[in-house]
Amino acid sequence: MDERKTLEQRASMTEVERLRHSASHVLATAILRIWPEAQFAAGPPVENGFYYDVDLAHRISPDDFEKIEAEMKKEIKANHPFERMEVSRDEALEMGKKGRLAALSDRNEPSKFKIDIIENIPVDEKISLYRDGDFVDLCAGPHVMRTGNIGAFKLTSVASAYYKGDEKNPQLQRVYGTAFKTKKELDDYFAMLEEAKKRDHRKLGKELEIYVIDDDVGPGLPLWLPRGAAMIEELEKLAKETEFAAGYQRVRTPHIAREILYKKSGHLPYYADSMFPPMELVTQASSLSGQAGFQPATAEGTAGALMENDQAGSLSYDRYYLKAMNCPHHHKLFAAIPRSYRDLPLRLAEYGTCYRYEQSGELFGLMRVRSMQMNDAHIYCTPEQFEAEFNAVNEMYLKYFKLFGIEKYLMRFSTHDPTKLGQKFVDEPELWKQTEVMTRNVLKNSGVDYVEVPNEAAFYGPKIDVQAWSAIGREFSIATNQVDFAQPRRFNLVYKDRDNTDKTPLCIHRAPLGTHERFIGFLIEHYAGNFPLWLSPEQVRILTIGDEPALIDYARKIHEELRAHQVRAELDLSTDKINGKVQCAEQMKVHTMFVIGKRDMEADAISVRVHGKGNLGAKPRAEVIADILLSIKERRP
RNA sequence: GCCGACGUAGCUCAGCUGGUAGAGCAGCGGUUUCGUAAACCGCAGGUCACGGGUUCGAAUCCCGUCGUCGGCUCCA
Repeated sequence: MDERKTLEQRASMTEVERLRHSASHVLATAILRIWPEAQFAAGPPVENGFYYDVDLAHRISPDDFEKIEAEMKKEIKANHPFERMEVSRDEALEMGKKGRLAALSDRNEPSKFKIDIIENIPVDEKISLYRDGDFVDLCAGPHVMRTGNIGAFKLTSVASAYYKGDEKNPQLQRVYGTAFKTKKELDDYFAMLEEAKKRDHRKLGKELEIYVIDDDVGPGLPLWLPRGAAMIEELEKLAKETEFAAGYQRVRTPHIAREILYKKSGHLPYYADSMFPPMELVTQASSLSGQAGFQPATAEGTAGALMENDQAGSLSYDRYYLKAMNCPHHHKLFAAIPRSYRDLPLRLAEYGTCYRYEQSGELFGLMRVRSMQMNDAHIYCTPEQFEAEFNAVNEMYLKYFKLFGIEKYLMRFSTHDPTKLGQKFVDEPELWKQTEVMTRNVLKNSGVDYVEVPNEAAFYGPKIDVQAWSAIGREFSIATNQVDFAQPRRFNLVYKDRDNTDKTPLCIHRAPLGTHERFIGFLIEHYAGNFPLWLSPEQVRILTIGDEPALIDYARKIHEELRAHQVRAELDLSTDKINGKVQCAEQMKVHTMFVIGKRDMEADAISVRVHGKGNLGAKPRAEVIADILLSIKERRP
């Protein structure tokens, strides 16, 4: 039990929330009519509906919904009033013992979850029951006046949930439903869900041939098809241009590293669970040949046994991890060369590939994966430079958001909790204070929307996470910007300052475009697959009408001209009718179609059709191509 | 990871209570020569996720494994 809803929050429940909360009582009533032994836990309204958690030997399946809904309709038709009753704690417990809470009558088994809930209600708070018809439930309300006020409802799914969200508690069945005041609103809601399904990046990702996830390659390990890879190339080009202009230098680092690196960085053992298990390597020094041979040791037992031999001097043993983050590698690059204050700020950028062993149940399309390429960079700077650097990063974010037309976003500024210094957060009270003040100033001065979240900083410093919402309302944490004053010290990173002393730099971790995986997943939903020209996997498709040789030559010439300018153009010379070719290109959401017939050839023109805009008519060839090139160059929306 | 549902051709899906698979699209081969969202004919395509079991017989029933999806934060 974390926080209970306050009475004020309850009082401010909207009408639709009351209605849904009432619907959950009716749901419980219906379940009891069918399975009188059901034990109920919590049944609140939620964002898009309501649920009730129930403990029941029968496994409720969607096949049962019709039966349950029929019982619910009877209760609604009966139009029972919701009556509120205030009772003493003892009275409530007494009823609970008789199984009368969340029940239609007294029962043999006590209402165990309700009794537990009563015992957790603060002593100074009143206890109330609600009755509608035979059903009585422990409930603080509020409700609608009568069951008949519940307009249109539908059960939507059943899932499991731990009691109080704690995996040590028993699992309950959570029956979900939604309810609205009118049938029309309910229908609109389901229509909206249907629309959202069409934009789902997993569906579009497959249809538009952007990526696949293959069982044999592994869960959470997306493979990028040429169309997806083209988009990635564009994003990288954008990042490289932007970062070059902002004074970043590019570096490259391997995908694996020895265990010691992550021990130094402090990521092990805290992050071990979210890293792939290490590769064990055993080096055998052969005294005969004097050469070393490798043999992988897979089982822990083998490694252990070999380590004993190691002490005899003939074997040595090591572990390599797939990298889960790039920072330790970049810190090593900082350390590789003696640094002067004149070198700072030093900005090292890399689209680094990282691997994280996310729990199987957490994997989700491109949003939650196990291999990812991060738009990563680390900025090493002096405390004096920090504010300007952090601000520049922030401005880079805003520039990207503008380019992609991302309007709904929120910056979450996570700070430390001073009482947890030395435990959850590194024990540097002054540095925390300083960097948080500086970060807050940057946010305030830039005028962006942000919320401050105490106690959620990284262990090494305050951070900003950017949440954005795709067009279907799915929330994405797409970017991150973190301050780090701990790792540079752990790695003994120093620069020689003006006064000839060694000082430790601050480090800013930043990834404005997040990872390719999540960012492209976001863009697919954001644009519904209708990407701007510069980002489109297939920018232009040339469709010929007829196949006379002169016409084919003309189409080929245009195709070559586009390709010579690095435009992703394809040529459709198939024998389909023009309607068929247009349909095919439209379905793949090809940005621009050049429809070429005899008329165009004779006028040295191109008939242009743009996805979503239809036929724009014929224009001179040179003009059309110049416009395409300019649109790509300017990254027009 | 846990609970539940699901897994049939490249894709979308059909296949009733067990009698060893079917459509449309895509693909391939022809025919068609066409002006902005699907021309016509034919062919080919499947160890019904994988592994066990029950049965005379399994896509179908049972068990296990893998994978996908929905949940697991919002407490009366």
